[in-house]
This record gives sequence, structure tokens and C-alpha cells, in this order.
Amino acid sequence: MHTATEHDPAARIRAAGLKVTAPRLAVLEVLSGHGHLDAETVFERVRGELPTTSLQAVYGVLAALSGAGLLRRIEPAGSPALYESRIGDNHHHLVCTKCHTVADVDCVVGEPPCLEPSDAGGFSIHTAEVTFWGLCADCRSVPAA
Amino acid sequence: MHTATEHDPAARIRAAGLKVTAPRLAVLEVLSGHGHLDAETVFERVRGELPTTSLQAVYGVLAALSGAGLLRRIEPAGSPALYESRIGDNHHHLVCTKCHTVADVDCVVGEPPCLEPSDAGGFSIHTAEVTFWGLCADCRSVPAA
DNA sequence: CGAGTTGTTTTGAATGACTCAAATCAACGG
DNA sequence: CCGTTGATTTGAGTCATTCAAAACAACTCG
Repeated sequence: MHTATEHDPAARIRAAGLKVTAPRLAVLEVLSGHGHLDAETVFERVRGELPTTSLQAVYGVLAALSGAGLLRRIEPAGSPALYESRIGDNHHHLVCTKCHTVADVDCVVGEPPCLEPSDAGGFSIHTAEVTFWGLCADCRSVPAA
Repeated sequence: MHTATEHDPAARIRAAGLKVTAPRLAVLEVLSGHGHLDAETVFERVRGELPTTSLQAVYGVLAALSGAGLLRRIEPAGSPALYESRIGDNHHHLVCTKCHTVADVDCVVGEPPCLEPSDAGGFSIHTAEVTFWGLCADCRSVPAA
């Protein structure tokens, strides 16, 4: 029913035509949760268990894995690029205008492009990216501080 | 019926509580069309008629005017910040994945936030930003060049 | 309408996030 | 286990943008 590819990080990397290396496994591990992390943060966490890893290696790994579709990269205005492991569904994001925290929102519509523009102006659209901007619960409870 | 504010750039700047200066008028003039221009391009065009203007001044003007709501700033992933004069309607954008050209799309829904997330996760949303990604007509007609 | 106050612009430097390139090194196919 | 090819390290460079101090110019008020 399930192939090993679905759960085993090494198999997923290999299936993407990439070599399986310690930094790549470490990056996938760091991003296996539900966070939205920037390259610097991934680097710090990877360093914890793989101290010889360089920041450039992390940039390379993030580019390779997101290029291969194993990670998703988002770039909200005002934040550095963020990476997440939730892929394959075309979900969207909530960004706090004050603290820049990012949360996921399920896409109510479905398959990408989950929305169609009224007039595509000659473009052939393949994705609709939706970013909701607002105040997160924490920032709302601290009005002027 | 109409106040002068609606059409006169100087009046609009003043109404926003800002001082009316030559660089500000020049930036508004440069952006009065329907383009999506980055700071560097605005700077080059402003220089044409106001040669003493510095790039930093342009950054300052763009920040002041977009902060005041007289310009809209967008930041598509992979492009520098772009500025446009179409404001007040919550329209969206089409971005070419190849050449990064940007086109406007009318919002089919209406007032911002034109979309509501299914679960706002504690956020109080005020805007939904939609970016459609695809190939523009020009890039589509040049498949592999 | 002329001086002051305050906000703007100039000039110059610095920063953050990321990319490029050469050399070393390691994964995997044979 | 060796070689090829792709990854990582090391080190430098780039781009877009911001910061800061000093010079300057709009608008306010007398």
C-alpha cells in the first residue's frame, strides 16, 4: 500500500534523484515538525547535531530539497525565505504584521491553482498563493507594548 | 463633488500629513502609470527630471508614500520590492515565473480581506494577498529560448 | 513675509540574506 | 574498492535595503 518512499527521508531524497547525505537528512529532520524556519535557524539547529555543517551547505540543501519538491519555500514580504515540510497540499499562510509569525491555513478550495483569476491576461497560471495578513493572538493581546 | 485631493498629487501628499517636496511629486509622477517599478527604476526615471535626487531619497519617498497609503508596495518572491499607484481596491497580481513580469488582476471578491481563511487560528485578518504564478504570454511563446 | 521648527534629503557607510566559485570530499554505480 | 559525479567547505562577493549624521527646505506663526 505505502511505499517506503513516503516515510523514509533517505528514500525520499534518493527518489528525487539526489544523493543522500548527512546534512540533507539533518535538514529534513529539523523541518519535520510544523514550523516555518529561515535558513539561519535551520543552520543553528542542524549544527547542534552535525557541527561541521556550514551555512552555505544549508542554503544548498534547502535549495536542492525545495527544488525537488521535498520542502516548500515561502517568502512573505519583510521576512527572509522560510521553509516548511508540509508539501503537496496547496495550503496557505497567515502572517502576523507585527511579529511576523507564520501559521498554516488549509486551502478551502482544493487543488492548485485553488483560485482562478477573472482575467489571466495571457498568463498560464499554475499556482495561486494566498497570504493572509493580520495580528496573531499574542500580538493582539499586547495592544501597545 | 470631488475634492481637489482626489486628483492633485500635492494635495494628496499634504492630506497625508506629509510635506510636499519635489522628489515626492516626481516619484508620484513616475508611478502615475500602471507599472510595477522597483526602487532602482523609479530612481532612474526620477533622475531624468530631477538629477540631484539620491537613491536613498527615493527609498525614503517610497517608504513615506506607501506608509501613507498613496502607493502600494508588493514583494513577490524573487523580486525586489515593487511599487504601484493603483491603491484602494484590493486587486491582486499575476507574476511570470520566468521573467518576473507583474500584471494586475481585479479582485473578484471585493473588499479586503476579499477572502476569509477557514480557520484564522486566533489571528485577526485584515488583508488577503493573492499572487498568481504562471508564464506570461511572451515567455510562453518562447518555450526553450 | 521672515525666522524657527520640524520633517526631508544628501552623503556616506553598514547590514542582512543570499549567491558564486574553487578546492576538497563523499555517495553510489560498477 | 575505485572512479565519477554531485555535495560540502571555505572564502569572497553581490544586491537590495537600512542606518546615521549633517545640510537643507516646507510649512507655521508671529
